[in-house]
Amino acid sequence: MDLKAQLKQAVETAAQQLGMPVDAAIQETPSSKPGDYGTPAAFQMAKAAGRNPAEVAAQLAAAVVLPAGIKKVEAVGPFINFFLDIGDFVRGVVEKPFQMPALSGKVVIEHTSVNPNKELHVGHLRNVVLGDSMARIFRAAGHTVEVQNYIDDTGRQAAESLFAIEHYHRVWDGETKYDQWLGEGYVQLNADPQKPELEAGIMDIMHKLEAGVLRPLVEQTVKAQLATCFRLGARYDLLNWESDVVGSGFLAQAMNILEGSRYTSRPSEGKYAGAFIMDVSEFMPGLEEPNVVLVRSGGTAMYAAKDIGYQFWKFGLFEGMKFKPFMPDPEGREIWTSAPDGQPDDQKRFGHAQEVINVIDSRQDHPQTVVRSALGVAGETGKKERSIHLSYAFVTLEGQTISGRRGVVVSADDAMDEAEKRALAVLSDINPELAKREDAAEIARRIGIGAIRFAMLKAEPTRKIDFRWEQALALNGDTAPYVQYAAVRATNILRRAEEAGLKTDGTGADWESIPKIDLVLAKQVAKLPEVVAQSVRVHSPHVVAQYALDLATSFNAWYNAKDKQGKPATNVLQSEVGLREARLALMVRLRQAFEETAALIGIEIPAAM
RNA sequence: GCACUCGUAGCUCAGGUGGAUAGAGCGUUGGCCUCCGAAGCCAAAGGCCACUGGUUCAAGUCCAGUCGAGUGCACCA
Repeated sequence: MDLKAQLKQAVETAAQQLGMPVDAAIQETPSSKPGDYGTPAAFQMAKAAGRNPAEVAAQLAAAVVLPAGIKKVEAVGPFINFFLDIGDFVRGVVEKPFQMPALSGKVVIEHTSVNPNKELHVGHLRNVVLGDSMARIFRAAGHTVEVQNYIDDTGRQAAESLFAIEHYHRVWDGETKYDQWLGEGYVQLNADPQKPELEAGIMDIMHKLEAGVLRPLVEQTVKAQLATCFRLGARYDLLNWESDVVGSGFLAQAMNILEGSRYTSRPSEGKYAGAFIMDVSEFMPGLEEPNVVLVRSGGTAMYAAKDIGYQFWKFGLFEGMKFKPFMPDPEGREIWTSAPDGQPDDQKRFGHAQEVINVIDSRQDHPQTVVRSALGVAGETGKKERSIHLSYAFVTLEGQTISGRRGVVVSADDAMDEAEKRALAVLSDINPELAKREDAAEIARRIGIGAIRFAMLKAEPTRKIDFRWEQALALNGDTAPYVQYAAVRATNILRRAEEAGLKTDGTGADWESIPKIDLVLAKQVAKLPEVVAQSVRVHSPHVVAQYALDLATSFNAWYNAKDKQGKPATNVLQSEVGLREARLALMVRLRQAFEETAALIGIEIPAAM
């Protein structure tokens, strides 16, 4: 049990003994107040007992039994505050491994899911980075995670790009990135005044796509798009193709399940006569029109019905899709794909999620709520609650709406190129020696990609992002390089210590000599597991990004601290023997915290900066 | 019209289950490299937390309403 939980219990036990039971909240004290942790529990107790809060607080402070690691307790007005034993606490932080929240269960996270007709643009970056970071965080929290990427291979966009190849007799030079080359045809077609007359040809391609005969071309596009995602650091377990979802009969199976619900019907008269409809008013209150059409009166299915079937499958409500290996990812792990010629999933390896997270633009809020409601209609209320839409606001580019059709975009690859270029330029400017090293390009890559990822997830997903070069690729302030720089500084201290032959594993440490200023840093390090737990709870990585900044800020402030004479107060290597060893051990722990925190949001720490 | 999301410093944003004097970054101004790297640190200035009312010992946080911004509301995909 962690310290806060122990404090909570200690306070509640004491309150119970005083005859004023309470649910005590333990919080960190503001930095200007005495103590490390405190509770306002006396407010509630005093209220219930009709007494003065300060008196109750004094009485409570006298009654509470201090857990190990707490040195003293003090009533401060109506609050009671606890004081940590500094040496004990720092030693505990250094010696105990992180206790990540012990969650379990399989989580399916779907992200990326871009149309296979064009290269990714900067707007797509947000989706990929959000989804990939969630996958990393959920894994760290103990969940089994399966990352799925939906390939809409029967859509109109894919058809138009492929149509453009034959219509304009386009030939790929084998060098241009394939998805980018394909997208050029798409833009050309949509700028073509003759386009309305080409409808028959486009429809022909759509039929061929549905029949699966153009799949090799789409696969080539998907591979080119995945190269961009890999470069960003994203990884996948499974690609699900729309043609396979349709071909596996999910639609019929889902409609079978819904058929039995009291919320669905086939009206014989009125405006929905002959259609199969679902009343979602109980799940989506306040709608003007409570009914959603699933199957048209002509017998054809609506798009929403297909989405519902797919979501049902993710939760394991039925089987039917076949799978085979697709390609290895950069680490050599196999990515699987749905395929008509694949093997049935006898081991129930894919899907069967306890929780499903779909990373989708907030413009899909309404349809996603319908999909979620369908689980309620099917009587699966538990699964409905664990059907999460990670909804994020769209990205604009320098204030302009991004339009793939018109082609006025910056591609994701261009953004990454530019980010790495800027990082290298800064490197050459402020650290010319480093820029000459062999790994300079790798350092610039980590900084550039880190900067982009961080810019995409430091704010809440509901915030609109305007992608501006100056902001997204900034290398100081609230950025990944700020965090990376702090981590590199910690590494440098450790490198120097090793050169001097000093022990960094805590041997020879005098924990009692640690001053209060180091405690602040150690407390920050100790927060990581709580941060992970909160990120999982709110389904957003921005919590982790903000924590990474806090950690770096705490360390930088500590690193630069001066004593009253204006001399450095925390120089590790020049600290007294004993304190020096304790601080070196703390640096090892801090460095590890930086690595782990950054890894949660897909950011790598460079070897040097 | 209805639904959803949002409104915190000049700009961009943080502010777990309501608690102590609302915090960062950018920008502005002024300091800090004979001592582990200045992509850093310290300080100053800048706030009726959109507005009104309510609940509470306690509201940026919860509730209702108003105003403002964005998005979505087809037997389309």
